[in-house]
Amino acid sequence: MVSHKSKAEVIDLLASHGVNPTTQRIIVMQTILERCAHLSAEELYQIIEQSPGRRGVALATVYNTLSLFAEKGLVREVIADPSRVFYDPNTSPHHHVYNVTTGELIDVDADRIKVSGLPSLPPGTDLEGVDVIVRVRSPS
Amino acid sequence: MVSHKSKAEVIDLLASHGVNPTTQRIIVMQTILERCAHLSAEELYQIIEQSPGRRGVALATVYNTLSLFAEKGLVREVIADPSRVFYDPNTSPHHHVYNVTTGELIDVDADRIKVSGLPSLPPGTDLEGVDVIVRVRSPS
DNA sequence: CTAACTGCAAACGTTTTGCAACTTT
DNA sequence: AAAGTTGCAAAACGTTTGCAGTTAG
Repeated sequence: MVSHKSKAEVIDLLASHGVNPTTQRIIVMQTILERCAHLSAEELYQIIEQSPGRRGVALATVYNTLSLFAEKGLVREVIADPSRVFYDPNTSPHHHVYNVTTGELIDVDADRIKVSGLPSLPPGTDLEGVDVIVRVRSPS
Repeated sequence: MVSHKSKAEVIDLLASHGVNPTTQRIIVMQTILERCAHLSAEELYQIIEQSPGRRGVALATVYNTLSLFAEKGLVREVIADPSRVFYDPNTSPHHHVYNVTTGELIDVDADRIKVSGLPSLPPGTDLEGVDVIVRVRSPS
């Protein structure tokens, strides 16, 4: 499912989620879809900066744009490492394997992992999601 | 299971995990055990600073000490919020409910939640743990 | 023309680090 | 004395913010 979407498709995708498709937002979305990986804002910024024809997106704009995408459901924030937030273009329900030694993050389909016996939610709260992170270590 | 351990018990606990029981480490461990809650290093520092008879632990020492405790298995790091790490004195297997609105973190016994169908680990890696975080939101 | 968006730099909060001083044996 | 530990201040890190300037409908 490596999406190699055209610019027009990216514009539609943004628009369909209520996001005004500006030049910079299109660049950010195209880049994260192409890589189809778990990238931090900083990493994504570096990639964009080195892509010919895509320069001219400020680091702050990358942060703001990814944050907006997450809010609008276009990407998912993955909180696995205290030092950085990963952004995941895969928005279907799934979980992660995180290698604490290498920083590598791998998707696991949600229908592979079953979570049962969830507690009743605290009164007055709505469920936002269930994150499962399998932490592994590469022995040194 | 609210542990109100004596100083001698805390010293034994540290020593049994290979941690040299210095004055500051004893204070940090006593404080986190007493509160028996999920505290960030900063919060723990504030509490220690305001406890009579326990002043004199620098913020950097609190960070370093908690990090050491986590490494030695005396506390658990909980990564639920990108902006801060929580430290949990409950080291038995369990999971968490995290209220993204209030920042409140609640323990859930591991035997209540069942996780099945875990993927086989990537070659050359050892399992470190499985974290389940149920994210809830308080509607505004 | 106007509203929305971006770039930049500066601010922010958390965490780490360098190093001299201080314990403890 | 030697080894380990601490406090402090400063640095580092990822991230957010304020605002002037730009872009797009």
